[in-house]
Amino acid sequence: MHSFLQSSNDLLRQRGYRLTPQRHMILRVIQEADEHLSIDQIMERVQQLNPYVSLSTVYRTLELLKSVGLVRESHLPGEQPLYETAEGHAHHHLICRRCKATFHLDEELLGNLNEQLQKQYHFHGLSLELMAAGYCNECWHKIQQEQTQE
Amino acid sequence: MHSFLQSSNDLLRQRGYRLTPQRHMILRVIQEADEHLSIDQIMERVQQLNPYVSLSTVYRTLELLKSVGLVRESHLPGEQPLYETAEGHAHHHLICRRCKATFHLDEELLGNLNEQLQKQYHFHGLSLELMAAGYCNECWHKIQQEQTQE
DNA sequence: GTTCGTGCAAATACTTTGCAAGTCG
DNA sequence: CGACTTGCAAAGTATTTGCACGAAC
Repeated sequence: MHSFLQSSNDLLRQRGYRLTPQRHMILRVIQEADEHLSIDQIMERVQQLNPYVSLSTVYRTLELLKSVGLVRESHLPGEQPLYETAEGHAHHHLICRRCKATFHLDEELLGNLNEQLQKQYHFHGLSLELMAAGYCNECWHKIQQEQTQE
Repeated sequence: MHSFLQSSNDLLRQRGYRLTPQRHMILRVIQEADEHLSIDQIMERVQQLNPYVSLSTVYRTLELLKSVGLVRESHLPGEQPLYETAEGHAHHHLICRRCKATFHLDEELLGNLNEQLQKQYHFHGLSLELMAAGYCNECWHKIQQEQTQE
């Protein structure tokens, strides 16, 4: 886990960015989370490490980390944008609309769709994002109950 | 085209909502567009029909139309949310990050993925949204040129 | 007449920006 | 030292809400 931070830091350096404590912290928070984090969650956790980090810095840093490809952003309509580390496999998301439980779906799920689309539409640098939203079994049953009660 | 509005209106009624001129106009604007529209674009077009419609009404109506399933919302990270009519086939989007050119991808592209996921994860009422973002051929070449100039 | 919907203005939330001070290499 | 970053406060945007008036049923 530590080596990830290390190589992330190296990557930033290569691109001519500095390794500030703030950037280090924000990156660490994102990489140590096993979930996606909203800006607020990131802010909260960073402030536990150092209460003086400002929200603007979080915004600016996320922008930076996105631009160098260390962090990915995803956005379910009607929700806050979510951030997660871009290390390891790209993957997709399955979310329960009610309890927000999230599952990661392997990228392979889409097979060679990426290449296929690039060819067919002559697109370049294509990235695919699949968002699957519905109700998990538990929430589904709760909803059924709620409705019969009315 | 007119029959769509008709049946949409009926649907609203069934759900106990009223058929106000504003709702009618907003729905019409969305259904007549062959593209996705941002809130601003919708507002602009609605105001051409009647300059006194307020922005809050557009927000409120979109929320309503989403909730009854007449309109779909999609959201590419870092962009404005986009709205389009939900009539006809569900489909996915391929967008050029630079010029915003948009292509519609048939829902069938994903095969039986929906059913597959519902079974595997015990999810219900699942909807899939695939967003493919990259650079179209033209923009890609422009970007290459810009970079060699530096 | 009662309920629902709208416009307006104000409130809220979210994000970006200018700038002076501080930090890194 | 010079270039890059940060924090703070202010400005911008985007979205939601309270409420009185008007429209629909």
